[in-house]
Amino acid sequence: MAVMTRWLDPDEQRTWRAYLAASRMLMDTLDRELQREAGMPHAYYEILVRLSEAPGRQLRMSDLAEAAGSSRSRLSHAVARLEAAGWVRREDCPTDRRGQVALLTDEGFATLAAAAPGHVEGVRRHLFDALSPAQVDQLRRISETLADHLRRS
Amino acid sequence: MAVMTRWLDPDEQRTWRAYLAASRMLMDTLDRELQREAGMPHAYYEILVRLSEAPGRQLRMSDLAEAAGSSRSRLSHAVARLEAAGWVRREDCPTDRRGQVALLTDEGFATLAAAAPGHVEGVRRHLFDALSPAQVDQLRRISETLADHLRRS
DNA sequence: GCGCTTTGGTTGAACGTTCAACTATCTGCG
DNA sequence: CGCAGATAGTTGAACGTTCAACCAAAGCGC
Repeated sequence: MAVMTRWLDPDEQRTWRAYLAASRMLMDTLDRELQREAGMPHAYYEILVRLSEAPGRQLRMSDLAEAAGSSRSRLSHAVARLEAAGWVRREDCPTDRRGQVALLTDEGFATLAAAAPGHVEGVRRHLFDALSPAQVDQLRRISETLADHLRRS
Repeated sequence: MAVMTRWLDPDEQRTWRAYLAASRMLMDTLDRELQREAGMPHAYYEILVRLSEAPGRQLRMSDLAEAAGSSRSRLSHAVARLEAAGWVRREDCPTDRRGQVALLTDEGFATLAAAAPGHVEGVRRHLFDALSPAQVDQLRRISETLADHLRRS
């Protein structure tokens, strides 16, 4: 028997479309700014951030993929480019001969340090400046709930 | 003189990262589902939706780009593919000889109708089911505020 | 009506992502 | 030990997006 589709009511429809439009515009804007000012897309910036926060500024490829919310394949390609740019280096993992360790070079760190203020300013201007403190709090709870929900599914 | 960067405080940091993770996972999931079940990415689905809602199921390329939140170039490429799939047709605009009108074919409409229930179910499962009614309301207000803010900047 | 700018749209190259296939190593189990 | 999976990571092709360059038609000022 056919299962009835649970269509969106007008309010949900409106919510969904507003969410789509807002998150698309936000990401497009930040991506463009980062590309212009730092010469890399947001996904690459995030890889550098995660590496910079790791002990010894290095992470196993899998852990880095996990941290940056990326697929293994995507990360492989991305690190190949970051390596070509001189921002990341790859080394063999000493404890697992299948493994690779990605590590942030000094040059990569410097590039990140140079890009960070502009990017943070963008996040603030385009996101936080538009919202009240209460809304920021709501957005945090909603996002955490959602991230949890999606991870478990 | 150097302007001080307005860094994110720990709460903002947490909000931003949760938002990033949640929206990335949500979009990745919906995109993958749509690709699997309907053979098209979410951006293409949205183009078909906008066309299906337009009078006569047709829109000028520019208006369609605006409606679908896409660049002109992206839309050109996308419509070329959608046309090759037989879901959209392009015609010359009668009132402006520079212009093109994209129109949804019957086949495109049928494909959309077939894909819609599954996609809507996905949006419900992955987004709305995780949130309380109050949170849905908050998300709508936040998104509308944000979309407004971004459009004006 | 004649140039100038603007608008509508396309194109190709470079880039980033996805997907499936593949290699190599590791782990568990009989 | 020996072998069947599982895990780590890479690769290439196909695809979608971006960016800048481009053409054609429209609007505008004179």
